[in-house]
Amino acid sequence: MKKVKESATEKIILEAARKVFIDKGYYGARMQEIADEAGINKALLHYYFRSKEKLFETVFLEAFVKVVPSVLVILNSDEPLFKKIEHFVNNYIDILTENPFIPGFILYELSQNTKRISSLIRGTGLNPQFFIAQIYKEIESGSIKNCDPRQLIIHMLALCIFPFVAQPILQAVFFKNSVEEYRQFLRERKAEVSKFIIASIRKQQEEEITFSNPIQ
Amino acid sequence: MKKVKESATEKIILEAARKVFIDKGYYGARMQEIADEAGINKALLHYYFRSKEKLFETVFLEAFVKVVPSVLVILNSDEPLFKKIEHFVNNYIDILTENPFIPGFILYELSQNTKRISSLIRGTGLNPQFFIAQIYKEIESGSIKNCDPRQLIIHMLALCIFPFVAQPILQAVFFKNSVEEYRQFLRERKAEVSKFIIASIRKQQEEEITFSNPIQ
DNA sequence: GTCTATATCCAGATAGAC
DNA sequence: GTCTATCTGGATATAGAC
Repeated sequence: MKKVKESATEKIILEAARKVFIDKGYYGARMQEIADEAGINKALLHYYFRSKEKLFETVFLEAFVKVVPSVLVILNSDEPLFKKIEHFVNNYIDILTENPFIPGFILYELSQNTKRISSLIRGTGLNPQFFIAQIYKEIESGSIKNCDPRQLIIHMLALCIFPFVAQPILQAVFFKNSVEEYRQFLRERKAEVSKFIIASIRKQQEEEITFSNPIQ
Repeated sequence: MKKVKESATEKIILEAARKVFIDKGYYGARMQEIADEAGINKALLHYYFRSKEKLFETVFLEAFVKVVPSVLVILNSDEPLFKKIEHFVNNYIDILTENPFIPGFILYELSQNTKRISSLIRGTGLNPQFFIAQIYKEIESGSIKNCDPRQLIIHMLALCIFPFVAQPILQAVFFKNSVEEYRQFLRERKAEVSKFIIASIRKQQEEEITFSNPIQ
Protein backbone atom coordinates (compact mmCIF):
# COMPACT_ATOMS: atom_id res chain seq x y z
CA MET A 1 0.00 0.00 0.00
CA LYS A 2 2.88 2.36 0.53
CA LYS A 3 5.98 0.69 -0.92
CA VAL A 4 6.69 2.34 -4.23
CA LYS A 5 10.39 1.74 -4.40
CA GLU A 6 12.71 -0.01 -2.00
CA SER A 7 16.04 1.64 -1.29
CA ALA A 8 19.15 -0.52 -1.35
CA THR A 9 19.54 -0.16 2.41
CA GLU A 10 16.00 -1.24 2.98
CA LYS A 11 16.63 -4.40 1.00
CA ILE A 12 19.78 -5.14 2.97
CA ILE A 13 17.90 -4.67 6.21
CA LEU A 14 15.09 -6.95 5.14
CA GLU A 15 17.53 -9.62 4.05
CA ALA A 16 19.28 -9.47 7.42
CA ALA A 17 16.03 -9.37 9.34
CA ARG A 18 14.71 -12.36 7.44
CA LYS A 19 17.77 -14.34 8.38
CA VAL A 20 17.72 -13.46 12.06
CA PHE A 21 13.96 -13.65 12.61
CA ILE A 22 13.65 -16.98 10.84
CA ASP A 23 16.57 -18.35 12.79
CA LYS A 24 15.67 -17.04 16.24
CA GLY A 25 11.98 -16.21 16.16
CA TYR A 26 10.46 -12.90 17.18
CA TYR A 27 11.42 -12.93 20.84
CA GLY A 28 14.78 -14.57 20.30
CA ALA A 29 15.83 -12.08 17.64
CA ARG A 30 17.82 -8.98 18.66
CA MET A 31 17.74 -5.72 16.78
CA GLN A 32 21.47 -5.47 17.42
CA GLU A 33 22.06 -8.77 15.67
CA ILE A 34 20.00 -7.70 12.68
CA ALA A 35 21.97 -4.48 12.48
CA ASP A 36 25.28 -6.36 12.64
CA GLU A 37 24.12 -8.81 10.02
CA ALA A 38 23.18 -5.90 7.77
CA GLY A 39 26.43 -4.05 8.48
CA ILE A 40 24.68 -0.96 9.80
CA ASN A 41 23.59 0.23 13.21
CA LYS A 42 20.42 -0.10 15.20
CA ALA A 43 19.23 3.44 14.70
CA LEU A 44 18.88 2.85 10.98
CA LEU A 45 16.56 -0.06 11.56
CA HIS A 46 14.21 2.26 13.36
CA TYR A 47 14.60 4.88 10.68
CA TYR A 48 13.36 2.49 7.99
CA PHE A 49 10.93 0.41 10.00
CA ARG A 50 9.55 2.16 13.02
CA SER A 51 9.76 -0.73 15.43
CA LYS A 52 10.84 -4.33 15.82
CA GLU A 53 7.22 -5.32 15.53
CA LYS A 54 6.80 -3.52 12.17
CA LEU A 55 9.99 -5.02 10.81
CA PHE A 56 8.87 -8.45 11.88
CA GLU A 57 5.47 -8.09 10.27
CA THR A 58 7.11 -7.27 6.97
CA VAL A 59 9.42 -10.28 7.15
CA PHE A 60 6.66 -12.60 8.25
CA LEU A 61 4.25 -11.60 5.53
CA GLU A 62 6.92 -12.01 2.85
CA ALA A 63 7.78 -15.47 4.16
CA PHE A 64 4.13 -16.46 4.32
CA VAL A 65 3.46 -15.33 0.78
CA LYS A 66 6.52 -17.12 -0.52
CA VAL A 67 5.45 -20.48 0.83
CA VAL A 68 1.70 -20.59 1.23
CA PRO A 69 -0.24 -19.17 -1.73
CA SER A 70 2.12 -20.69 -4.29
CA VAL A 71 0.54 -23.98 -3.32
CA LEU A 72 -2.92 -22.81 -4.12
CA VAL A 73 -2.15 -22.06 -7.72
CA ILE A 74 -1.45 -25.71 -8.34
CA LEU A 75 -4.36 -27.04 -6.33
CA ASN A 76 -6.73 -24.75 -8.21
CA SER A 77 -5.44 -25.65 -11.64
CA ASP A 78 -7.32 -27.76 -14.16
CA GLU A 79 -5.10 -30.84 -14.15
CA PRO A 80 -6.51 -34.29 -13.47
CA LEU A 81 -6.14 -35.42 -9.88
CA PHE A 82 -3.19 -37.79 -9.94
CA LYS A 83 -1.14 -35.54 -12.15
CA LYS A 84 -1.99 -32.62 -9.92
CA ILE A 85 -0.87 -34.47 -6.83
CA GLU A 86 2.50 -35.24 -8.41
CA HIS A 87 2.80 -31.71 -9.63
CA PHE A 88 1.95 -30.34 -6.21
CA VAL A 89 4.32 -32.57 -4.28
CA ASN A 90 7.23 -31.94 -6.63
CA ASN A 91 6.78 -28.21 -6.64
CA TYR A 92 6.15 -27.87 -2.97
CA ILE A 93 9.12 -29.92 -1.86
CA ASP A 94 11.26 -27.87 -4.25
CA ILE A 95 10.03 -24.61 -2.81
CA LEU A 96 10.61 -25.82 0.73
CA THR A 97 14.06 -27.12 -0.12
CA GLU A 98 14.96 -23.60 -1.17
CA ASN A 99 13.42 -22.19 2.00
CA PRO A 100 13.83 -24.98 4.51
CA PHE A 101 13.32 -22.92 7.65
CA ILE A 102 10.26 -21.01 6.61
CA PRO A 103 7.69 -23.68 7.51
CA GLY A 104 8.84 -23.94 11.10
CA PHE A 105 9.01 -20.18 11.35
CA ILE A 106 5.49 -19.65 10.07
CA LEU A 107 3.90 -22.45 12.05
CA TYR A 108 5.58 -21.34 15.25
CA GLU A 109 4.79 -17.67 14.93
CA LEU A 110 1.21 -18.46 13.97
CA SER A 111 0.77 -20.63 17.02
CA GLN A 112 2.10 -17.80 19.17
CA ASN A 113 -0.12 -15.20 17.64
CA THR A 114 -3.37 -16.74 16.56
CA LYS A 115 -4.90 -13.36 15.84
CA ARG A 116 -2.71 -12.95 12.78
CA ILE A 117 -4.28 -15.91 11.04
CA SER A 118 -7.71 -14.80 9.90
CA SER A 119 -6.49 -11.63 8.21
CA LEU A 120 -3.70 -13.59 6.53
CA ILE A 121 -6.14 -16.09 5.13
CA ARG A 122 -8.41 -13.39 3.82
CA GLY A 123 -5.48 -11.46 2.42
CA THR A 124 -4.01 -14.37 0.50
CA GLY A 125 -7.30 -15.91 -0.54
CA LEU A 126 -6.64 -19.34 0.91
CA ASN A 127 -9.60 -21.44 -0.11
CA PRO A 128 -9.47 -25.16 -0.85
CA GLN A 129 -13.06 -25.46 -2.10
CA PHE A 130 -12.17 -26.05 -5.73
CA PHE A 131 -9.77 -28.84 -4.92
CA ILE A 132 -12.20 -30.40 -2.47
CA ALA A 133 -14.87 -30.44 -5.16
CA GLN A 134 -12.48 -32.13 -7.55
CA ILE A 135 -11.78 -34.89 -5.04
CA TYR A 136 -15.49 -35.48 -4.51
CA LYS A 137 -15.93 -35.79 -8.25
CA GLU A 138 -13.19 -38.39 -8.48
CA ILE A 139 -14.78 -40.37 -5.68
CA GLU A 140 -18.14 -40.37 -7.44
CA SER A 141 -16.61 -41.33 -10.73
CA GLY A 142 -15.00 -44.28 -8.96
CA SER A 143 -11.39 -43.52 -9.77
CA ILE A 144 -10.38 -43.13 -6.13
CA LYS A 145 -11.59 -44.61 -2.89
CA ASN A 146 -14.06 -42.86 -0.69
CA CYS A 147 -12.43 -40.46 1.77
CA ASP A 148 -12.77 -37.12 3.50
CA PRO A 149 -11.07 -34.66 1.12
CA ARG A 150 -9.81 -32.62 4.04
CA GLN A 151 -8.02 -35.65 5.42
CA LEU A 152 -6.42 -36.22 2.05
CA ILE A 153 -5.25 -32.63 1.73
CA ILE A 154 -3.77 -32.72 5.21
CA HIS A 155 -2.03 -35.99 4.36
CA MET A 156 -0.45 -34.23 1.41
CA LEU A 157 0.60 -31.19 3.40
CA ALA A 158 1.95 -33.29 6.25
CA LEU A 159 4.06 -35.49 4.01
CA CYS A 160 5.60 -32.48 2.28
CA ILE A 161 6.07 -30.08 5.17
CA PHE A 162 6.89 -32.24 8.18
CA PRO A 163 10.39 -33.29 7.08
CA PHE A 164 11.38 -29.63 7.09
CA VAL A 165 9.79 -28.73 10.39
CA ALA A 166 11.41 -31.73 12.06
CA GLN A 167 14.69 -31.60 10.22
CA PRO A 168 17.01 -31.34 13.24
CA ILE A 169 15.76 -34.42 15.02
CA LEU A 170 15.17 -36.52 11.91
CA GLN A 171 18.63 -35.70 10.67
CA ALA A 172 20.12 -36.74 13.97
CA VAL A 173 18.14 -39.95 14.35
CA PHE A 174 18.24 -41.25 10.78
CA PHE A 175 21.21 -39.58 9.13
CA LYS A 176 24.04 -39.27 11.65
CA ASN A 177 23.52 -35.52 11.48
CA SER A 178 24.78 -35.38 7.92
CA VAL A 179 23.24 -32.43 6.09
CA GLU A 180 24.26 -33.92 2.77
CA GLU A 181 22.59 -37.26 3.43
CA TYR A 182 19.47 -35.45 4.48
CA ARG A 183 19.42 -33.42 1.28
CA GLN A 184 19.76 -36.57 -0.75
CA PHE A 185 16.91 -38.08 1.23
CA LEU A 186 14.68 -35.11 0.44
CA ARG A 187 15.43 -35.39 -3.25
CA GLU A 188 14.39 -39.03 -3.23
CA ARG A 189 11.37 -38.13 -1.19
CA LYS A 190 9.72 -36.17 -3.96
CA ALA A 191 9.05 -39.31 -6.00
CA GLU A 192 8.27 -41.37 -2.90
CA VAL A 193 5.57 -39.09 -1.57
CA SER A 194 3.45 -38.83 -4.67
CA LYS A 195 3.71 -42.58 -5.29
CA PHE A 196 2.76 -43.17 -1.66
CA ILE A 197 -0.31 -40.97 -1.85
CA ILE A 198 -1.58 -42.20 -5.18
CA ALA A 199 -1.04 -45.86 -4.33
CA SER A 200 -3.18 -45.35 -1.28
CA ILE A 201 -6.18 -43.61 -2.79
CA ARG A 202 -6.37 -45.31 -6.19
CA LYS A 203 -9.08 -47.86 -6.70
CA GLN A 204 -7.63 -51.08 -8.06
CA GLN A 205 -10.68 -53.19 -8.82
CA GLU A 206 -11.47 -51.70 -12.21
CA GLU A 207 -8.57 -50.72 -14.37
CA GLU A 208 -8.73 -46.99 -14.82
CA ILE A 209 -7.03 -44.72 -17.27
CA THR A 210 -5.07 -42.63 -14.89
CA PHE A 211 -2.39 -40.07 -15.20
CA SER A 212 0.50 -41.31 -13.21
CA ASN A 213 3.27 -40.58 -15.65
CA PRO A 214 6.01 -39.02 -13.55
CA ILE A 215 6.01 -36.00 -15.75
CA GLN A 216 8.06 -33.00 -14.58
CA MET B 1 20.15 -37.98 39.64
CA LYS B 2 19.24 -35.63 42.43
CA LYS B 3 15.45 -35.54 42.66
CA VAL B 4 14.46 -37.71 45.58
CA LYS B 5 11.19 -36.07 46.48
CA GLU B 6 9.40 -33.13 44.97
CA SER B 7 7.87 -30.61 47.33
CA ALA B 8 4.34 -29.44 46.65
CA THR B 9 5.60 -26.00 45.69
CA GLU B 10 8.05 -27.45 43.25
CA LYS B 11 5.25 -29.31 41.52
CA ILE B 12 3.14 -26.18 41.31
CA ILE B 13 6.04 -24.29 39.81
CA LEU B 14 6.72 -26.98 37.25
CA GLU B 15 3.08 -27.10 36.28
CA ALA B 16 3.01 -23.34 35.76
CA ALA B 17 6.33 -23.31 33.95
CA ARG B 18 5.17 -26.05 31.63
CA LYS B 19 2.13 -24.05 30.72
CA VAL B 20 3.96 -20.79 30.05
CA PHE B 21 7.01 -22.24 28.32
CA ILE B 22 4.95 -24.44 26.03
CA ASP B 23 2.69 -21.54 25.21
CA LYS B 24 5.31 -18.84 24.71
CA GLY B 25 8.61 -20.64 24.08
CA TYR B 26 11.82 -20.00 25.97
CA TYR B 27 12.39 -16.40 24.92
CA GLY B 28 8.74 -15.45 24.96
CA ALA B 29 8.17 -16.78 28.47
CA ARG B 30 8.54 -14.43 31.45
CA MET B 31 9.54 -15.55 34.91
CA GLN B 32 6.97 -13.10 36.25
CA GLU B 33 4.23 -14.81 34.30
CA ILE B 34 5.27 -18.21 35.58
CA ALA B 35 5.25 -16.89 39.12
CA ASP B 36 1.79 -15.38 38.66
CA GLU B 37 0.50 -18.58 37.13
CA ALA B 38 1.86 -20.50 40.11
CA GLY B 39 0.50 -17.97 42.60
CA ILE B 40 3.90 -17.22 44.11
CA ASN B 41 6.62 -14.69 43.43
CA LYS B 42 9.70 -14.63 41.27
CA ALA B 43 12.19 -15.11 44.05
CA LEU B 44 10.78 -18.52 44.81
CA LEU B 45 11.37 -19.66 41.26
CA HIS B 46 15.03 -18.94 41.71
CA TYR B 47 15.04 -20.60 45.08
CA TYR B 48 13.84 -23.89 43.60
CA PHE B 49 15.45 -23.72 40.18
CA ARG B 50 18.51 -21.58 40.04
CA SER B 51 17.79 -19.88 36.75
CA LYS B 52 15.29 -19.57 33.92
CA GLU B 53 17.54 -21.81 31.87
CA LYS B 54 17.52 -24.60 34.51
CA LEU B 55 13.78 -24.39 34.90
CA PHE B 56 13.34 -24.59 31.19
CA GLU B 57 15.60 -27.60 30.85
CA THR B 58 13.50 -29.46 33.38
CA VAL B 59 10.26 -28.63 31.60
CA PHE B 60 11.68 -29.44 28.20
CA LEU B 61 13.06 -32.80 29.20
CA GLU B 62 9.78 -33.81 30.81
CA ALA B 63 7.88 -32.84 27.68
CA PHE B 64 10.32 -34.67 25.46
CA VAL B 65 10.10 -37.83 27.50
CA LYS B 66 6.34 -37.70 27.56
CA VAL B 67 6.00 -37.62 23.80
CA VAL B 68 9.05 -39.17 22.18
CA PRO B 69 10.20 -42.43 23.79
CA SER B 70 6.67 -43.70 24.31
CA VAL B 71 6.64 -44.14 20.57
CA LEU B 72 9.65 -46.37 20.60
CA VAL B 73 8.10 -48.94 22.85
CA ILE B 74 5.50 -49.71 20.23
CA LEU B 75 7.87 -49.66 17.28
CA ASN B 76 10.19 -52.05 19.08
CA SER B 77 7.47 -54.50 20.06
CA ASP B 78 7.00 -57.93 18.51
CA GLU B 79 3.73 -57.30 16.70
CA PRO B 80 3.38 -57.98 12.99
CA LEU B 81 3.83 -54.90 10.82
CA PHE B 82 0.29 -53.88 9.89
CA LYS B 83 -0.99 -54.40 13.39
CA LYS B 84 1.94 -52.44 14.73
CA ILE B 85 1.26 -49.53 12.41
CA GLU B 86 -2.35 -49.35 13.58
CA HIS B 87 -1.28 -49.66 17.15
CA PHE B 88 1.32 -46.94 16.73
CA VAL B 89 -0.96 -44.47 14.97
CA ASN B 90 -3.79 -44.95 17.44
CA ASN B 91 -1.60 -44.57 20.47
CA TYR B 92 0.41 -41.69 19.16
CA ILE B 93 -2.54 -39.61 18.07
CA ASP B 94 -4.08 -40.27 21.49
CA ILE B 95 -0.97 -39.11 23.30
CA LEU B 96 -0.74 -36.00 21.15
CA THR B 97 -4.41 -35.23 21.62
CA GLU B 98 -3.76 -35.13 25.34
CA ASN B 99 -0.68 -32.95 24.81
CA PRO B 100 -1.49 -31.05 21.65
CA PHE B 101 1.08 -28.29 22.06
CA ILE B 102 4.07 -30.40 22.94
CA PRO B 103 5.09 -31.35 19.40
CA GLY B 104 5.37 -27.75 18.25
CA PHE B 105 7.19 -26.84 21.44
CA ILE B 106 9.76 -29.60 21.06
CA LEU B 107 10.36 -29.15 17.36
CA TYR B 108 10.74 -25.41 17.73
CA GLU B 109 13.07 -25.48 20.69
CA LEU B 110 15.15 -28.20 19.08
CA SER B 111 15.54 -26.17 15.93
CA GLN B 112 16.67 -23.22 18.01
CA ASN B 113 19.17 -25.20 20.01
CA THR B 114 20.56 -27.99 17.92
CA LYS B 115 23.19 -28.83 20.51
CA ARG B 116 20.55 -30.28 22.78
CA ILE B 117 19.67 -33.02 20.35
CA SER B 118 22.50 -35.52 20.47
CA SER B 119 22.51 -35.85 24.24
CA LEU B 120 18.73 -36.21 24.22
CA ILE B 121 18.90 -39.01 21.71
CA ARG B 122 21.53 -40.83 23.68
CA GLY B 123 19.67 -40.26 26.93
CA THR B 124 16.37 -41.62 25.69
CA GLY B 125 17.82 -44.40 23.55
CA LEU B 126 16.13 -43.38 20.31
CA ASN B 127 17.06 -46.05 17.83
CA PRO B 128 14.86 -47.21 14.98
CA GLN B 129 17.07 -50.10 13.88
CA PHE B 130 14.77 -52.85 15.06
CA PHE B 131 11.77 -51.41 13.26
CA ILE B 132 13.82 -50.78 10.12
CA ALA B 133 14.92 -54.41 10.12
CA GLN B 134 11.32 -55.53 10.44
CA ILE B 135 10.32 -53.48 7.42
CA TYR B 136 13.13 -54.96 5.36
CA LYS B 137 11.97 -58.43 6.33
CA GLU B 138 8.44 -57.69 5.20
CA ILE B 139 9.72 -56.40 1.89
CA GLU B 140 11.73 -59.56 1.31
CA SER B 141 8.84 -61.78 2.27
CA GLY B 142 6.75 -59.95 -0.31
CA SER B 143 4.00 -58.72 1.96
CA ILE B 144 4.71 -55.05 1.29
CA LYS B 145 6.12 -53.12 -1.63
CA ASN B 146 9.75 -52.19 -1.83
CA CYS B 147 10.54 -48.89 -0.12
CA ASP B 148 13.09 -47.04 1.96
CA PRO B 149 12.11 -47.83 5.57
CA ARG B 150 13.20 -44.38 6.68
CA GLN B 151 10.78 -42.82 4.22
CA LEU B 152 8.01 -44.98 5.59
CA ILE B 153 8.75 -44.10 9.19
CA ILE B 154 8.82 -40.42 8.36
CA HIS B 155 5.51 -40.79 6.52
CA MET B 156 4.07 -42.25 9.70
CA LEU B 157 5.46 -39.56 11.93
CA ALA B 158 4.41 -36.79 9.57
CA LEU B 159 0.82 -38.00 9.30
CA CYS B 160 0.48 -38.24 13.07
CA ILE B 161 2.34 -35.15 14.21
CA PHE B 162 1.73 -32.52 11.55
CA PRO B 163 -1.95 -31.89 12.34
CA PHE B 164 -0.90 -30.80 15.82
CA VAL B 165 2.00 -28.62 14.77
CA ALA B 166 -0.15 -26.88 12.19
CA GLN B 167 -3.35 -26.81 14.18
CA PRO B 168 -3.94 -23.03 14.13
CA ILE B 169 -3.83 -22.62 10.39
CA LEU B 170 -5.55 -25.91 9.55
CA GLN B 171 -8.33 -25.13 11.96
CA ALA B 172 -8.80 -21.73 10.38
CA VAL B 173 -8.70 -22.90 6.78
CA PHE B 174 -10.73 -26.10 7.04
CA PHE B 175 -12.85 -25.78 10.17
CA LYS B 176 -13.99 -22.17 10.50
CA ASN B 177 -11.80 -21.98 13.60
CA SER B 178 -14.02 -24.36 15.51
CA VAL B 179 -12.02 -26.22 18.14
CA GLU B 180 -14.77 -28.80 18.47
CA GLU B 181 -14.87 -29.59 14.76
CA TYR B 182 -11.12 -29.94 14.77
CA ARG B 183 -11.24 -32.38 17.68
CA GLN B 184 -13.82 -34.45 15.86
CA PHE B 185 -11.60 -34.42 12.80
CA LEU B 186 -8.65 -35.72 14.82
CA ARG B 187 -10.74 -38.55 16.23
CA GLU B 188 -11.70 -39.63 12.74
CA ARG B 189 -8.13 -39.23 11.63
CA LYS B 190 -6.88 -42.11 13.74
CA ALA B 191 -8.65 -44.68 11.58
CA GLU B 192 -7.92 -42.76 8.38
CA VAL B 193 -4.19 -42.59 8.85
CA SER B 194 -3.50 -46.25 9.46
CA LYS B 195 -5.80 -47.23 6.59
CA PHE B 196 -4.02 -44.71 4.38
CA ILE B 197 -0.58 -46.05 5.19
CA ILE B 198 -1.41 -49.73 4.94
CA ALA B 199 -3.33 -49.31 1.69
CA SER B 200 -0.29 -47.69 0.21
CA ILE B 201 2.40 -50.19 1.19
CA ARG B 202 0.46 -53.45 0.94
CA LYS B 203 1.14 -55.65 -2.06
CA GLN B 204 -2.08 -56.65 -3.74
CA GLN B 205 -1.00 -59.19 -6.36
CA GLU B 206 -0.92 -62.20 -4.06
CA GLU B 207 -3.51 -62.42 -1.36
CA GLU B 208 -1.71 -62.23 1.93
CA ILE B 209 -2.84 -63.11 5.39
CA THR B 210 -2.45 -59.75 7.00
CA PHE B 211 -3.40 -58.28 10.28
CA SER B 212 -5.56 -55.34 9.53
CA ASN B 213 -8.26 -55.87 12.14
CA PRO B 214 -8.77 -52.48 13.67
CA ILE B 215 -8.05 -53.85 17.11
CA GLN B 216 -7.70 -51.33 19.93
C1' DG C 1 20.55 8.86 5.41
C1' DT C 2 23.69 7.48 8.68
C1' DC C 3 26.03 7.77 12.76
C1' DT C 4 27.00 8.16 18.30
C1' DA C 5 25.17 8.78 22.53
C1' DT C 6 21.52 8.32 25.59
C1' DA C 7 16.90 7.66 27.52
C1' DT C 8 13.73 4.34 29.11
C1' DC C 9 12.10 0.22 30.30
C1' DC C 10 11.87 -4.41 31.76
C1' DA C 11 13.78 -8.87 32.41
C1' DG C 12 16.45 -12.18 35.31
C1' DA C 13 18.70 -12.56 39.41
C1' DT C 14 20.03 -11.53 44.38
C1' DA C 15 19.87 -9.60 49.38
C1' DG C 16 17.96 -9.84 53.32
C1' DA C 17 13.78 -9.53 56.53
C1' DC C 18 10.39 -12.61 58.37
C1' DG D 1 10.43 -21.54 52.61
C1' DT D 2 8.43 -17.38 51.31
C1' DC D 3 8.22 -12.68 50.90
C1' DT D 4 9.56 -7.39 49.48
C1' DA D 5 12.86 -4.56 47.71
C1' DT D 6 16.63 -3.88 44.86
C1' DC D 7 20.58 -4.58 41.69
C1' DT D 8 22.27 -5.14 37.16
C1' DG D 9 22.34 -6.01 32.45
C1' DG D 10 20.53 -5.72 28.18
C1' DA D 11 16.84 -4.61 25.04
C1' DT D 12 14.01 -1.25 22.22
C1' DA D 13 13.66 3.17 21.00
C1' DT D 14 14.87 8.20 20.48
C1' DA D 15 17.70 12.72 20.22
C1' DG D 16 20.54 15.09 17.85
C1' DA D 17 25.15 15.81 15.42
C1' DC D 18 27.05 15.20 10.88
